[in-house]
Amino acid sequence: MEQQYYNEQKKFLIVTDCVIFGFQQDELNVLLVKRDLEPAKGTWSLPTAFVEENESLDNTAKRALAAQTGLEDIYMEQVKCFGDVDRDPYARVLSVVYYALVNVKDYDETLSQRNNAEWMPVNSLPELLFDQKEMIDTAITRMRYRTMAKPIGLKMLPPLFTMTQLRKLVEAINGKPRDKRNFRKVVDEAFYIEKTDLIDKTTSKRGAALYRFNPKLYEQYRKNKL
Amino acid sequence: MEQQYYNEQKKFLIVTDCVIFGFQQDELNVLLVKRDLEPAKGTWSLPTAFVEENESLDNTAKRALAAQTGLEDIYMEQVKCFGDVDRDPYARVLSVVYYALVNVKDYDETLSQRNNAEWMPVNSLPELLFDQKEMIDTAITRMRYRTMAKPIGLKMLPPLFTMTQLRKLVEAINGKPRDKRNFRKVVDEAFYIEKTDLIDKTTSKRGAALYRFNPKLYEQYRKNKL
DNA sequence: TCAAAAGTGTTAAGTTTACACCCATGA
DNA sequence: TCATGGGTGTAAACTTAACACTTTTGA
Repeated sequence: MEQQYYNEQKKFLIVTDCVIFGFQQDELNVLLVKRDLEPAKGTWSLPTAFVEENESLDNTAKRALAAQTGLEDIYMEQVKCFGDVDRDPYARVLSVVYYALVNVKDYDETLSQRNNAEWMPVNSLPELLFDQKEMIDTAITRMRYRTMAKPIGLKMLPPLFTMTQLRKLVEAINGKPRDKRNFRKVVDEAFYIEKTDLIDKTTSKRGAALYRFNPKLYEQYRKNKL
Repeated sequence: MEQQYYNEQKKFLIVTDCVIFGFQQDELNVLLVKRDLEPAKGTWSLPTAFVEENESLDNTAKRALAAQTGLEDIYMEQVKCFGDVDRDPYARVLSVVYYALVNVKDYDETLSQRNNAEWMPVNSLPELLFDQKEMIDTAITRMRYRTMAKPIGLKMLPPLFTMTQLRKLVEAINGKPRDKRNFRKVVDEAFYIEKTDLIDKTTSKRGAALYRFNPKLYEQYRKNKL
C-alpha cells in the first residue's frame, strides 16, 4: 500500500446522527428535529452534522449536539457506523451514531422553536428519516447496557433528585417496574449516591429527601472494584 | 439541507479493520499481517480494506476477511468507527473496526505465507500500526460481553468439542480460570449444547465426550427467554 | 380528616462459589 | 502399574425477589 494508493480510493460523505436522551414525565425521550429543507422536508429526524475536514468524529457529534441544544460537556458515546449503500436514498452517506444523555431542564428551550425541535417519548415515535428508527433502537439497547454498568443515567436527572425520581428513571430506561423497597436498598448500598438534608416539597406534601451523586466517591468505588 | 448541500461537503477515505479472533494452544489469538508496502512497511497490522463505491460497510469487512483467510459465512460484528484526525499520519482515513470469530482449523494456511499473516496471542502482541492496539482492546472488550450473552464463542471451536476445550476457550476469552465442576454444571444446563456419543481420544488416554452446539435448540431457548 | 406520596425489614428462593476424590486407559 | 486428563456432588455464602403497613402534611 503506497502513498499513491490512498489517492486511488473512493471517498465518502460522513455524518454523525445524535440520539439525545432526556427524561420527562416518567418517560425516556429523544430530541427530534423537523426538517425544513429538502430532501425529506417535514420528516422528523435526529440532529445531524457532516464531518468537516479537520474534525474528529467525536467533535462532529459534540458540535451537532451543541447546535441543537446549546449544551456542552455532555456525556456522549458512539454507538456504531451505519453504512448500507442505500440507507440515504439521495446520496451515499455513511452515518456514525452517537447517543447523549442530557438533563432536559438544562436544555435551551428557545432553540427548540428556532430548530423545530421536540422531545418525543421513545415509546411513541413518529416516522423517522431513513434508517433512524433502527439507530434509535440500537442506541437504546446500548445505553441500557451502559447504565447497568455505570451510573451515567443520573446525567438525565437534576443534580439533586429524590429516590422516586431515580427509580422512575431506571424504570423508564429498562421499560419495567422495580420494587420500591428493593430499589432503595440497592441505592443505599451505592455509597457514592449521598443523601443530603434537603427536602423536595414539590412532589408530595410530606416531602422527599434529596440525593446527590458524588463523583469522587464514585471514583473510589470504581477503583476498589478492579 | 438541499440536494445541492451534499455536494458542498467534504468526503473521506474509509477503511474497515478486522480483528480476527481464533483459539489456539489455550490462548485467544488475532490474525495479523506484516505490511509489505509503504507506508509503515514491516509493521504488523490488522487486515484492512478500503470501502468501495457501491459496497456496504459490512461487505467491505467480509471482503477483507475473505481475502485474508479464504473464509466466508463467518460471524462478524462491528465494534465502532475510529475517527480521530491524525489517527493515520499519512492521510485522513476513518476506520470502522469489526471483529470476526473463526475456527483456526478452517483457515487456509497457504494464504498465511502469501500474505505474511500470522496468529498472535492477544497477551503478547507486537507493535501495531496506528491506533490498532486500541482497536484490538476495544474489540476484545466487546467480544467478551457478547460471548457472555450469546454462545458465539463456539465459532472458534470445531463443530465437535470436549468440555475441557470449551472451558479453556472461556478461560482464554475472559482471562481467568473457571472451576471445572461448576463449569460443567452450567454447560449441562444449556440444553442446546448436546453431548454426542462420540469420544475424543486425542487429548487423553481415557477419552473425552464430544459435545455439539444445536442451533435449533438454541433458537427455542432464546425464544423462551423473551 | 383524608388523600397522596414517602419511608421502612424480613423471609424465601435462587444463584454462585468453594472444594477433593475416583475413573479409565495407553504407554 | 502408574501417570494423565476425564468425570462427578454437596454445602455454605451470597444475591435477588416478594411482600404490606405506617408516616407526614397540605388541602
